[in-house]
Amino acid sequence: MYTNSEIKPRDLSKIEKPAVSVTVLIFSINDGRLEVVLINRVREPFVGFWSLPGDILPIKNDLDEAAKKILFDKTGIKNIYLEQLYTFGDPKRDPRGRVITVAYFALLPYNSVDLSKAPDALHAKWIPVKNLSTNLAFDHKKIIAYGAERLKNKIEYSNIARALLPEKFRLSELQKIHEIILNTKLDKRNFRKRMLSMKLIEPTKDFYRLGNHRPARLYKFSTKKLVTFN
Amino acid sequence: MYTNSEIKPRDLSKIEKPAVSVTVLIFSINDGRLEVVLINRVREPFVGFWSLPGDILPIKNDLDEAAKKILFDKTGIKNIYLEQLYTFGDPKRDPRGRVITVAYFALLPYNSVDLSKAPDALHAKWIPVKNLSTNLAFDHKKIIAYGAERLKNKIEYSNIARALLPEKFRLSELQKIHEIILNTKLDKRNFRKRMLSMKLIEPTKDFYRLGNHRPARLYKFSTKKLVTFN
DNA sequence: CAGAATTAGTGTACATAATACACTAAGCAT
DNA sequence: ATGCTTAGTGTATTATGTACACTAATTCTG
Repeated sequence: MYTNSEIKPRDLSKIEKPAVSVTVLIFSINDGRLEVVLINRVREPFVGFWSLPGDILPIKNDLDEAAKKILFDKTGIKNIYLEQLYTFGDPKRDPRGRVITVAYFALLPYNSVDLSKAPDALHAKWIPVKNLSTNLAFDHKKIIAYGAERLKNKIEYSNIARALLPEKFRLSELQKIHEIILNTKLDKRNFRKRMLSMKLIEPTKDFYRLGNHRPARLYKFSTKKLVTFN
Repeated sequence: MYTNSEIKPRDLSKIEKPAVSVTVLIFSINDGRLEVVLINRVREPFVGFWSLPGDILPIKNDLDEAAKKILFDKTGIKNIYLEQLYTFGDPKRDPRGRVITVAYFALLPYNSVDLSKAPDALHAKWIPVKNLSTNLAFDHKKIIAYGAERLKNKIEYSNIARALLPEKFRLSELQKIHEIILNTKLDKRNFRKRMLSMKLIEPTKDFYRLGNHRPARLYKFSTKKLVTFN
């Protein structure tokens, strides 16, 4: 019923393959704004344009591993929250030819990294998402917009904010992060009530004592794992 | 500051490329169960195993286009709801070599397709998700589990169910779909109240008159576009 | 044609969650 | 001691979610 040729495996060496890259969107909160790490390109195409850190997928690496590796190689950042975002495959997204990219999305506390010590320090920089030029390399503008949207959707119904904060933090810091990401002002009492009723955070015995005002109690997330509701 | 070689574009023809495929998860509701279209493999690897429809990404197609094309070529299905699900890239997922797959997720009303007329009719079949053998080809078991989870998360806060129903439907049908996907029993009055208050559906003037019982009013979704809350 | 069988359709009381809103507390600087 | 700054708290109202049981309209059967 089937010819012999049909049951043999398809020869993968004979098909035309696209290049595959991994792109990492690194978000943090600084100076009251959502910022993203961009790299000023020194290579064609898009020399001089800002772009997201990314690289060709190493042939033996899993996608998640590759994302971690790129993150580390370009920024020196290690051990942070990473999740797969989306795969972008417009045939025209790269002028060199067919390159599909698997985008990842990372979060970290702003002070936990020093980009000036990054391997690609001369070219890597934090840029506020709201100030982005429309002329980013490739389709990176679209990727950033997609990631910012994901963050917005996730912050209210998960403990994802833990990845943007130090171990211990003030409720006012947590609130500020929500306000920036959601781009809205929240009521202090209602915010606190909600956060505590969700049981994702708990008070510690420590206080934050800087500034000429009453010290603030420090809280921590109850778990380091990602928890999502709905 | 930079050598000439650094500013030239990287030569994409010299890198080692993984193969890229597109896999489509086609869900529907039948006989009170969530079912998925599987294809019995006639080629190595995994001859005789059930697998999701999929194929190598045609080098000139966008990912979405490729998913549509695969769907049509293997099942004859056209014009249905499709969304990108996730990209699976475990280096060992395909015994032939490195193949990463971009998985898509499709929904359609069970009666809108006749698999016996599909191009791959001899090998394509609807299989209830709960009855799946653990021995599916590749990592397809994992892909199906991931897709079922996505469906579960989406059904309560979007109008995605419209893709599983005909144009006009009974509220009892809609409720049944929710119950199957969420794997729970819902209260009829509360369900109706909620559905109507969300303003995603509206009554039509038509009734469903089959069976020895009171006719049921038919409803329709207010919009054909995907709407998601939070 | 009366009664049984079947699915459709409806309302109310209660509990929980979301919102609006303003003052007191604790520390530091002068 | 006073003023400045951020931390911290409660209550009333509204909206949303949940629990729960009977009547309505049709077909089938005897």
